[in-house]
Order: sequence, then C-alpha cells, then structure tokens
Amino acid sequence: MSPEPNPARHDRESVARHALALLDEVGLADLSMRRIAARLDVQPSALYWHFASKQELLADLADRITGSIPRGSTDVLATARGIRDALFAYRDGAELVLSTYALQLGSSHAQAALTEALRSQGAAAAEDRGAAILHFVLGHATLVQQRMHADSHGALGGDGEVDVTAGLDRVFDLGVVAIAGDLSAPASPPRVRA
Amino acid sequence: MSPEPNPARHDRESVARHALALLDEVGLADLSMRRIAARLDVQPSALYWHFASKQELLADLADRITGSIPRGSTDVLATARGIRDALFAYRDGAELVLSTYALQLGSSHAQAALTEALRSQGAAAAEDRGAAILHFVLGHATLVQQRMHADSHGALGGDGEVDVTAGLDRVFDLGVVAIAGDLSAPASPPRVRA
DNA sequence: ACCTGAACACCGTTCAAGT
DNA sequence: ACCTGAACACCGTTCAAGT
Repeated sequence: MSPEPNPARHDRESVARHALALLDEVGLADLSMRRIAARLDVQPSALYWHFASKQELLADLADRITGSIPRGSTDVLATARGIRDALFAYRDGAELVLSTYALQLGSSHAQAALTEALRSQGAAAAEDRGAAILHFVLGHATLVQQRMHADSHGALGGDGEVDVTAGLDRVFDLGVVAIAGDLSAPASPPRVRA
Repeated sequence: MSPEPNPARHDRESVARHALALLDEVGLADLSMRRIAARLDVQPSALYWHFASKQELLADLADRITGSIPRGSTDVLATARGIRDALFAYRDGAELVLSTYALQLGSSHAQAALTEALRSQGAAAAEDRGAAILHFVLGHATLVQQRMHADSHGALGGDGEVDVTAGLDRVFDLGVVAIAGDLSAPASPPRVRA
C-alpha cells in the first residue's frame, strides 16, 4: 500500500514509447530529456543508460513514426498519402523525421515504398522520382503541420479570417501526381508537342 | 589607443548582420542569443532592446535570406534555382526559412516569384503549382543542406564510400519541371491518352 | 536610445556510486 | 541491468538601473 520509492524500471522500448507520447502532448521544442525523465519518474541521467544522446533518442522516435508507413502498394498517390499521414500522426512528426533524415534511418523505408509503387506502375526514373516525391512530402507536411500549430496558437499573418489549410490537400495531390509522371502512358509516353 | 570599455552601439541592422554571419559559421543549432551577444561585444540582455525574442530575430534573418531571391523571371526552373541558391547561401539557410515559414514573412516573396513565372508561361493553376514547387524546394534544400553537413562531419550511414550529393541536382530539376507542368503546351494541353 | 548586472527557470551530458 | 546525486557548462528572458 505504501508508495514504494521507485520500482519503475524501464528499457529502451519503454523510454521511447513514453517519449513519443510526450512529443504528441508538448511538441518537439518542449521535448527535453528532463521532461521525458520526469514523465518516467526517473532522473535525467537515467536516460543515458538507454540512449547515448538526445539525437539518438530522436532518431529512434523518427524511426517509429516512419515504421508505420504501409508498404507494397502499387498506387503512388496512396503511398504518398500514407507517408504524409504517418507524419501527421504525431505532433511535429514531419519536422522530426525531416531533421533526422540525414542520418538515413526510417526515411529510406519511405522512399523505398514510393520507388516500389512507381516501378510497379512502369514509371521511368523511378528512383529519382521517389526521392523527389519524398522531398516534396516532407517539405509539404512540415509546413502544413507548422501552420496548424501556429494557427491554433492564434499567431495569424494579419489577414484576419482566412482558413490557412484550405486547398493544401489539392496542392499535395497536384505535387505528387505531377512528379509521379503521366501514369496513363506505360513506358515511353508519346511526348506530344504543339 | 587605449581599448575603450564599450563604445560599440548597435541598431537592428547591425545585430541582424552579425547574427547572419555567425549563423554561417556555427550553424543554426549553435546560434544562441548569448553567442550573438558575445560576437557584438554586448551583454545578452542587450539584444532584447532590438528584438522582442529569439524567434523574431530568426524571422528577420529568414527574411534577409529570402530577400535576395531574384524576382520577375519568366523561367520557372531558373526561379526555383534562384530560391534554392538563396537558401544555400547561408549554413542551415533552408532549415531556418522552413521553420520560420509559418509566420508568413519572406516565404510569400518566394512563392510570388514562382507564381509570376508560372503565369507568364501560361500554366494552369499557377497558384497551386507555385505553392507545391515552394514546398518541394524547401524540403529538398533542407535535406540536401543537412546531408552536406552530416557528411563533412563524418557521420555516414554505413555504406562507406558513396557520394551522397550525387544526382541531387537531377532530382531537383525533375521535381520542379514536373510540378511546373507541360510548358510546351500553352493554355489547355491536349491530354493525350492511350 | 542603448546597454549593464543580476537574477530566474531552465537545458544536455558526464560520472562516480548505489542496488 | 538500471538508476541516483551531484556537478559542469550552457540556455532564453526579464527587469531595474545606468549613460
């Protein structure tokens, strides 16, 4: 019955899951090691038993976010939407994945999903198109997610009453479809010129 | 001849210019108010006479970076390259502009340049395409710039000896041209289907 | 108009020591 | 195997006070 001092021991998995939940609550800017430790009822230094640095922890979180991306679809647009939605599933998810991308962990998983879909649709230069779509999706999702947060915080640009997220889905689809290329033409499109 | 205590007074312009130079040297992660103050030979609190917060200072820097983007070109690809190169002109320039974008300052300038070029080429849905290209360029430039920095720091992904920036120019051009649309067709492209 | 000095509430990280 | 306690070198920001 008495509140024991601290029987709550954790492993890597537990730390990561709590950190991911905290990210969703407070956002990336306020996700400090000390806050995570407090949430785990543990001293900050305890985290360094499980992760060598904050960078490594964040990279792990990014991997978990991109890990839920569905693979194996032959529809490029659906695949791109799957990536976007995985990023949207956690607050600042896009920014986190984008800033961790250079370390080449989960982002290659996302790019592979796109390249697969492009190839199965017979698109030329599938590798380059996959990279381009991933860059577009990451940029787009980061901007949209930031905007959503800025709006809910009441930091408007001055125009007053415009819905900032209006038309962003249209922009997303346009971008993905355009980079994917003319999928109605199988291998070498007949490049019509006026 | 004697080193006077501190006759170096500054205005907003001076602070911003020194901060921008420091950004280029140390990168965004190490650009602290205290470091900027030290560079100006001033106490950290002095910065708050010129800028209300670090956010406001960073937004100003982002504006200066995007302010150098050439306007008025009718070539969409050239305009996109102009934006990318402005971002590349300072260390972490892309990340800075991207993270400040929600506040809607200099990024609208960049998007306007793209929309103008698209319109002058008679592209349909110029507004949406301009937004999509901007999202792509910001995502792409951020990733490339990060990668450059990670490489020079020796943090490889494990593959050993691959040139990571290889083919990125190709991906950039592919993305921009694709989203810009078929510019050889003037107003309503004849949408050929097999 | 522009800056100092001191303070407040934070950071990430290391490391010996505990269990 | 996992954590504490204490320390180190930092942060952004506020505010009275100086010139």
